[in-house]
Amino acid sequence: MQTIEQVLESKDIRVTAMRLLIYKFLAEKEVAVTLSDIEHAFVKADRTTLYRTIKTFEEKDIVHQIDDGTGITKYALCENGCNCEIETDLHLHFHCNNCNETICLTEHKIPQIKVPEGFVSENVNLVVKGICDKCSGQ
Amino acid sequence: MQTIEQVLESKDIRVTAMRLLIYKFLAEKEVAVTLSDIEHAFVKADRTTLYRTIKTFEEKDIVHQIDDGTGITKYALCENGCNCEIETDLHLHFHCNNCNETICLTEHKIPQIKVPEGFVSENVNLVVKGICDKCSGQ
DNA sequence: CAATAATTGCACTTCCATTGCAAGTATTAG
DNA sequence: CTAATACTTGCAATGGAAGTGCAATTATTG
Repeated sequence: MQTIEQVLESKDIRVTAMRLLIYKFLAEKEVAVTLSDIEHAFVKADRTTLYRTIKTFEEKDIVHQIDDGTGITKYALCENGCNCEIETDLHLHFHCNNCNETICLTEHKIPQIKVPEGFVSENVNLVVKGICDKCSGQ
Repeated sequence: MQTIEQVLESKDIRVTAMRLLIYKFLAEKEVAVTLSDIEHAFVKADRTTLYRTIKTFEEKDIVHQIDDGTGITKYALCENGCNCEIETDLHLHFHCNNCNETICLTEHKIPQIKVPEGFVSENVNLVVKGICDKCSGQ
């Protein structure tokens, strides 16, 4: 098990207090978060810093962006099984219409999608919407 | 073949000049359009009117909204084969990374997606990104 | 320790989506 | 036909999210 410091360093990201905190925040959340989620969690920090931290994480492939159709970009840590830098490794996301949370279903790979003649598929975004286990259960 | 007037009336939408024009515009376009596309096509009309017209069309199920991941909502007429009011009728959308256009692949139905135990799937949004036939071909 | 590079915070800006209100236009009842 | 009512349109303004420039601070390297 690597420390967060090691993870960051291995990706050429300088270790700062801010980045450690944000990484930890993302790691603790099991759902994808918006920028304003992070903002609310770190009221002392500046919006821009949070924004740029996430962007850095994204560039260095330790976070991936999720477009769940709510219109607001969400982010989640790339971990165990998520190799989102590889175009062909695509997992799907589930958005709960009840609690409004979005989670990565990392084990669920997206089936091969056929596109018409002349079209070249480079990337697939698949979001399933419905009721999540927590909300449907009881 | 119904006239546009008949289409609108059958959906309980009052026929106005504005609505006929916007419907015609959407019908002529074979790609999904953004609000500002419409805005540029109808510079004389007010943004709000265009916005509300599209929203009315959407409510009455003659237009469906597409979230292609560009961050800007696009709209397309529901026609021949698109029954988007029925949750189970889901076609996919193709977004071209080159020309930035998004089209409905109405004939291409989304395969059944399995979700984990406890999750209830109500809706699926699938956007394939890549190069469209016009851009890839010649 | 000095020079350099990266990070953070502040102040803006832009863009899209959305709403309130007033004016105009169409529809319906009397 | 006219008055009352409902719907539509345009204007103005708001809010939220994303993104950028610049200065100040902090870290890194020689």
